[in-house]
Amino acid sequence: MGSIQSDQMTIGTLAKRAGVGVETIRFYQRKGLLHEPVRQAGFRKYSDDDVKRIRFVKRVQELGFTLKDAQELLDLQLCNEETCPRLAEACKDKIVEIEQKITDLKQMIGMLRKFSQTCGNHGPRQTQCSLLDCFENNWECCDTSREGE
Amino acid sequence: MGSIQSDQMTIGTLAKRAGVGVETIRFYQRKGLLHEPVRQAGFRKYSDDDVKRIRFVKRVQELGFTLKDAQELLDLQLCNEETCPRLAEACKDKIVEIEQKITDLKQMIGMLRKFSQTCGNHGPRQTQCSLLDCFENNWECCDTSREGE
DNA sequence: CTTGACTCCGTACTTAGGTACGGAGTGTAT
DNA sequence: ATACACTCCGTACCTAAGTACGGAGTCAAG
Repeated sequence: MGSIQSDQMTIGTLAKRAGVGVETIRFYQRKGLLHEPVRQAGFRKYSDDDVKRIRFVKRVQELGFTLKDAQELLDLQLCNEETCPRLAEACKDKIVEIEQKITDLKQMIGMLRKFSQTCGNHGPRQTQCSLLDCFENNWECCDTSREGE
Repeated sequence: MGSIQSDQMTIGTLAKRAGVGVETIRFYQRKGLLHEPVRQAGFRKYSDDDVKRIRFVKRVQELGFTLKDAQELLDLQLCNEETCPRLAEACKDKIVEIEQKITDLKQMIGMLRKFSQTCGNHGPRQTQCSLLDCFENNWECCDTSREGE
């Protein structure tokens, strides 16, 4: 059957599978996001787990978090006797943080929606809505009932 | 009413009112986020509007957008005959983008919540949940025998 | 055994988003 | 009118997150 485990790949293969550059992997290693890999005649040998790890990091990053955040999240896996309660706490903090972000983003959507309606409908006319005023008013803006000025 | 318009302030006052450093304001100006201010004996004179502008930028940034994004949003105010339809379109794109972000963040919260429960409850025990596996499974993770959501 | 692809390493460069420096001019309170 | 704070400007520096370079070693095929 499969003589070679697909579980052993070089840095180039890992890069391709994870969708990043080779240099990025070296960089992540320096940063501690990837643990020191096994070496074979000096060449780094990686496993499928590393593919997951990198993809996870990239996803987390897309969501607006830093590499440091990503690392913290990865560290949650190291949950053990000592760290567990502290990590559970950190987890909850992260949740609150994200929830706040969602609330803010929703407000922003509301504002943009109203804005694009006004903007799109009025056509040639200057819109009556100032984004800055919206913002000052806690994103509540563009009262749509002022069509005929 | 007021004899002196509070509408005229120096860069230092603006910085204080907007909660940023003086250098940041100069930087924003270079980047075009703030228009060239009126000068009085070489000194920049700013208005209340600039305070709003900067606070807006900082807020938008907190939500995970770049200065370039912030500028685009500020540009929406320049809505006129020519740009209006295009901007309304850009607005809608931004909405879709943000909605996707919210969806992702919600999934992440779900995952973190499960994780912190497992982690917190098990105490000494290693959690059964791997963040990486969660991720691979579209954030659906941990004991699937969950209480209905 | 040679060739070409791949890898090694350290170092330097890049972009975004600021911060800090330093010598000069200006405005104001005493 | 003399401190002293504030502002001017350009330049240099900083962190984050990579990206590129270049000379060397290694591996696999022909």
